[in-house]
Amino acid sequence: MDIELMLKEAVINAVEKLYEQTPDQKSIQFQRTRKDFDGDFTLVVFPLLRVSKKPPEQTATELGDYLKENIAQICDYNVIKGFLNLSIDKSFWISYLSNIAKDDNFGFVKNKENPKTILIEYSSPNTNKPLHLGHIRNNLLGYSVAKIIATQGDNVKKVNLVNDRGIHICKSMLAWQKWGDSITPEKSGKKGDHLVGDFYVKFDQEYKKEISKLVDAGQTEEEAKQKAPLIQEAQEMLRKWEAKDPETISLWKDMNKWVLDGFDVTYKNLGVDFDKIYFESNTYTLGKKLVEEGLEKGVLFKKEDGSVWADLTEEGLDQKILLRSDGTSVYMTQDLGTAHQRITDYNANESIYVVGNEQIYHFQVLKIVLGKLGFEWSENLHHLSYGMVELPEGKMKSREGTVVDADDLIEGMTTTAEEMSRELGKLDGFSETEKNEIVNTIGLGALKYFILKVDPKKTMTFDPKESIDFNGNTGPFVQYTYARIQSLMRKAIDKNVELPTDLNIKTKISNKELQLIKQIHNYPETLKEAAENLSPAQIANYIYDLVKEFNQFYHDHHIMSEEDKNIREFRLFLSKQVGEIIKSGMELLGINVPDRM
RNA sequence: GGUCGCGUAGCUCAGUUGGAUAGAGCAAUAGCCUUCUAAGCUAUGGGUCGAAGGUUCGAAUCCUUCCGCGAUCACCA
Repeated sequence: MDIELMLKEAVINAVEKLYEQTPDQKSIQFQRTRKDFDGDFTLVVFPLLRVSKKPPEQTATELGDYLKENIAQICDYNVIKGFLNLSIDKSFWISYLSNIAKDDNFGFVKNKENPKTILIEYSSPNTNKPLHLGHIRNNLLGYSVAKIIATQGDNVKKVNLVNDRGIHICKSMLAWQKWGDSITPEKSGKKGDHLVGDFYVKFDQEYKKEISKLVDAGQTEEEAKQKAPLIQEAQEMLRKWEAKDPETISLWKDMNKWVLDGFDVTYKNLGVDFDKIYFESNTYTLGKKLVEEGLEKGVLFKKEDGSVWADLTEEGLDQKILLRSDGTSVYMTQDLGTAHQRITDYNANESIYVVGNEQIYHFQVLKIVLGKLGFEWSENLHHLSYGMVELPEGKMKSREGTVVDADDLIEGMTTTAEEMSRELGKLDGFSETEKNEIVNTIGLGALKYFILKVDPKKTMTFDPKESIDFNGNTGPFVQYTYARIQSLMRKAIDKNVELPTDLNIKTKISNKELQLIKQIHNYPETLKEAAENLSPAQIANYIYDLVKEFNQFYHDHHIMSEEDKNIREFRLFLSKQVGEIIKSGMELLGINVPDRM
């Protein structure tokens, strides 16, 4: 049984025996003992004073005496103010370590009864320009959270909803028609998403020129924006697209393919993938039917001009349009439809949307409207809203060209990793293939860790200088520790040292070693909490603490050169387990670990 | 203006359901490689946890007000 559960029950028994009352669950508050005090677990006795009717110190001492007497694993205790610090026998910790080595996926929930099916949507790019730093945060979060949730024994499906239609897509298409001179990714040697992005920018430049011309000619800015010939042409193109005009559709297909092929490369380099990709061009008409049904049920209403609305004033929100007066869908309408469709496709219990925090309102409304339409699962829609990524000089602005391109960034990180590795002489003796692999692992690891270690909901600053610092709380630091451990393991094999299947529980271990085991013990709970909170950051912080502890241990202890066989085996065994957890945890962040670096 | 989020060391971030003396990294300074990878380890300095009230045995954490920053409130997506 789990040690903390056992302690909790023991305290309940103790209170019943000593004070002849049954305490409520809430008043049994255990926490891990802080490092500056002796002990492993701490019972906060304040909540129990009502039952004991005695001062904190006395209550703690009485409980401590009882527990030490009656619980075999408790070998000692001390009392500081109202805190009862309990020490668990070292033999317990050693056998704990021994046992987890037999566990294939330590910390993961296995064979869960009635596992849920959980959908997670992330990435969701527009096909008019390449991915940038903001998308990277989204993709890394989505991919990692999917893995983290899966550790709790549920089925997870990753979906991507590609926004491949609309006026913004037509802008790139129009610009290509006008100024593209039949260029293709092949002819230009450019990645398709970047090529199309260039035309999107070109459109915007030309459009602005037209606007200022019109403004100079005496029109208001509003008028000019609507009347500029380019925007009118783009709108005309959208109408043609919706009317399935063959020429427009053909161009749209070509250009979308260029972009999607480009995205595939970025996704691959980033190491993310999906179980299913939805396209808005297929789903944008969905939801209309749901809205019409809602109208019949009377949960939605129609205005005089024929537009359909949801009244959310009861929920403290405004009214929200769901169908335009001409009967066409808006963004919300199609999201109602896609939500319904994917839940049906997968027979899913929950749906998570990884979308930036600028859409909090949208998802609030989506949830409420689905509820009004009578879908019980609307309760199980979660918006994982993450904060924007800013640069040290402020927000990224495409107008000022400060947008950090995803492909450039990935390449830059790899290049930096290579330079640093070469300077440190770390790449000597590796083949070209090995070098590339190592450098890629490190560069990407630095980037991913840098982004994922921050609490998703917070706005974060991406400082390029800091992101390529490989010391301290960074991906390469964690990777380095892993590589060190693997080096130890190789050395053990070289010297024909075999690890025992069971550790000798009488081995003398140091405080640092004990701390390491306790940190290992926290892994399952960390996974659970990270899954509940949809937060890779909690895993990153956990691994960092583990790795820091390990490096201190590594510095202060001999491992292979330890003469006592029991101790040597214990230390190797401990190192191996730490390595396994580093690997497991980093994998949940989508980060690879190298055997050498 | 309404709603929501954020505010912790010079900078970037941690801080469990409210618990002990608020922690890391970077930057600065001083040490540690004839010994398992120095991308490491150790030490020093650095704080009115935005401000003021309140609840509590106990508040960075919960409540109220205020200040600052941001997002959002389209027949755009």
